[in-house]
Amino acid sequence: MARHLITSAIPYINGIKHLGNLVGSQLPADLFARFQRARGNEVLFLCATDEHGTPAELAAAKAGKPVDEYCAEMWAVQAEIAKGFRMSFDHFGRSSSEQNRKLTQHFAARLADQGLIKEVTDQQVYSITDGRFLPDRYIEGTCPNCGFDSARGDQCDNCTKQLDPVDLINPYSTISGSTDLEVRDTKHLYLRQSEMKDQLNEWISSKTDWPILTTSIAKKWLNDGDGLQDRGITRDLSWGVPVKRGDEDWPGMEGKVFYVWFDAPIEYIACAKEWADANDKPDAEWERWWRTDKGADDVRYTQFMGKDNVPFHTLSFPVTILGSGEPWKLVDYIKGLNYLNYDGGQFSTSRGRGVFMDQALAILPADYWRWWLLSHAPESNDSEFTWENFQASVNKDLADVLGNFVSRVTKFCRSKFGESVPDGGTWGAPEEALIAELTTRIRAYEMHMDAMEVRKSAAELRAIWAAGNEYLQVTAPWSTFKTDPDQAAAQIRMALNLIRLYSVLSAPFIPDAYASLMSAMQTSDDTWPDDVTAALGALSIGHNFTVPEVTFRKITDDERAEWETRFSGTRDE
RNA sequence: GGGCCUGUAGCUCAAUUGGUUAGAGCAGCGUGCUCAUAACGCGUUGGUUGCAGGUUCAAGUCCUGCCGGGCCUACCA
Repeated sequence: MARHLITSAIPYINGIKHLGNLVGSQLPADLFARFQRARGNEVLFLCATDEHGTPAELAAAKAGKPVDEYCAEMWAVQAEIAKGFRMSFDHFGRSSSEQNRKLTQHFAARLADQGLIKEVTDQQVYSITDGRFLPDRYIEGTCPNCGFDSARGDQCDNCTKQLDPVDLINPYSTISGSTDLEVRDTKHLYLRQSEMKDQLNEWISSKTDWPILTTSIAKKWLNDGDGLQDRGITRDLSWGVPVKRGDEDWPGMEGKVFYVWFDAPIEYIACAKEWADANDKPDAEWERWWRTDKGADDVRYTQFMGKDNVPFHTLSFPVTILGSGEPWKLVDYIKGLNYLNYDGGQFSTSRGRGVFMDQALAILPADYWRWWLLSHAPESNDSEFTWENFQASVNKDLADVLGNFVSRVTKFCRSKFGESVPDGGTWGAPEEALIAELTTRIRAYEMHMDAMEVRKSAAELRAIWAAGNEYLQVTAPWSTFKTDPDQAAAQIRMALNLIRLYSVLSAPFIPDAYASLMSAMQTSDDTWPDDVTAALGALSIGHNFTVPEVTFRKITDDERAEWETRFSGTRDE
C-alpha cells in the first residue's frame, strides 16, 4: 500500500476565493486524494488558511475587528465553503496556529545554526500617519516614466515599468492617503538562498517528469541575472509569527514577525501536527508523514498550486527544508496549474467579476462545478470559463450521458421486473465486448489519475459512462423483453451493475452523486474494479434498489442568461 | 525592457516528444431507436496547424523573423 502526502496551496485569509483559485489547487488535490484513497492507499491530505501579512491586517481593520478575531471568522467561513465543495481534507488548519508558530521559530533557529540566515539593514518607506512600514505596492504616486498618477511603488500599471517607491512623484499611502512618508532604516533577517543555488539546481534538474510550467519558473529564478537572490524573511508587522530563534529571543528583532511566505509553507508540516493534536494522536503519527527518520521515507509527497506559488515551493521552502539539516520530507511532485479566466478576462476579486465559491454553491450543487472545473482544468494553458460552455458540458455530460443512463435503466427495470436485480438469462458476446472495453478504459483512467492528468481522466470517465448507453443501444432490452424476457433480465442486470460501477469510478469527481447513487442502489460496496467482471456482479440477483430522483438536472437557457448578467461585474452584498 | 508559456475544426481541447491520411467531445447535418431527463446510438460535414522563411527523407512538433494572447520579473500573497 502506497502512502500519499498531499497538500493544496493554502488560500489567503482575506475573503472568499473564486473558482479560479479553487481549480488551481484545492480541487485537483482533492481529486487526487480521493482517488488514492479509493485505490486503498494511505492518504494524508492537508490544507489550511494562510493568515499572516499586511492584507490580513488591513482587511481586519476595514471590518472593524481585531485581526485574530477576523481571521478566526474567515477561517470558519472558508472551512464551511471547502466543506460545501466536498474537500476531503484530513485537516484544515491555520498558519496562525500555535503549532506553526513553534515550528516556524524552530526552522529559523536551525537555519541560523547552519549559517543560512544573515541580518541586513534595509531602507523601507514608513508612513507616520499609518504608524507602519509600507510594502512597496501600498505606496502610490505619479509615475516618473509616463506620468500616470496612480502608479504603484513596485510597478506602474500604466506603462508596466518596474519602479522603486522612492522614484514616485508625490507618493502617498494607499491605506490612509497620507503623504507623510519617510524612508527609515530597518533590520531584517535574510535567508541565504544563494548558498544553496547549486543544490537546488541539481534537484530541480532531476525532476524531468514535472510540468514544464513548474520547472521553467524555478529555473528562471535560479539562473536569471545574478542567480537566486537571498530573500528577506522578516517584516515590520505585528500580526504574524514573532521572530524568535527557537524559544530564545532574537536580539534586534523585537517586535518583528516572520514574512508570511516563510511561515506559510511550514504550515504544511504544522498542519499535520494540528491534525494529530486535534485527533489525540501522538506526535509519531504525524511525524511518520514528515520525518524521513521516523517512517516518512516511503511517503510520496505531492503539492498542488497555481503558477503564482511555484517559486516559493520550488525554491524558498526547499531551502528551509534542506537548509535545516534535519530529515524533513521534501516534495516529490509539484503539480502547478495555470489560471482559469472568466468570460474573456480575468476573475477579479476587487471588482467582483466572476463567480466566487460561495455564490457558486448558492446556485448549483458542488458536483456541477467540480465536474466542469476539473474537466476543463487549466493544466497546459490558461483556460476559460464561459456560461455557454458550462451549461453545455453540465447538461450533456452529467444530465444526459450519466444521469439519464441511471434514469433509463432503473425506470425500465422497475416497470418490467420491479425494484430488484432480476433473475434469468446469461451474458454473451455483447457483455464480453463491454467488459473488454471497460477494462481497457478503466486501466487508462487509473493511469491518468495516477499521473494527475486531470482533463484526460475526465475524458476517459465520460467515455466509460457513454459505454453504458452504447451497450443499451446494442442489446436493446426493451426489444429483447418482448421475445425473451429472461435475456432482457440479464441485460438489465448488467446495466444496474454499471450504475454502481460508475458511481465508484466517478466518486473522486462527483462525490455527492456517488453517495446518492450508492444509496439508490442500496449498497455500500465501493470496491475498486480491479477485476471488471467481478465488479459487474456486485449487485446480485434479488438485490433491491430504488429509482433515484433526478441525479443531475439541466441548466436552462434562462438561468444561464441570468447568471451571465449577475456575475459580470460588481459583486453586491 | 528581460524571461517563460502559448496560438490546431464554429467552441473546448488531443496528437505516444521529428514518423503513414492532424484526432476527440460539443455545436451543425443525416439517420436509427422509443427504455429514458426532447434523452440514447450510428454515420457525417468542418483544418494551408497565426503569418513568412529555413533545416530534414520526413515538421503541428526543431530553427529564425513577424503578428496576436497570457504569466512572471524577487516588499501582494
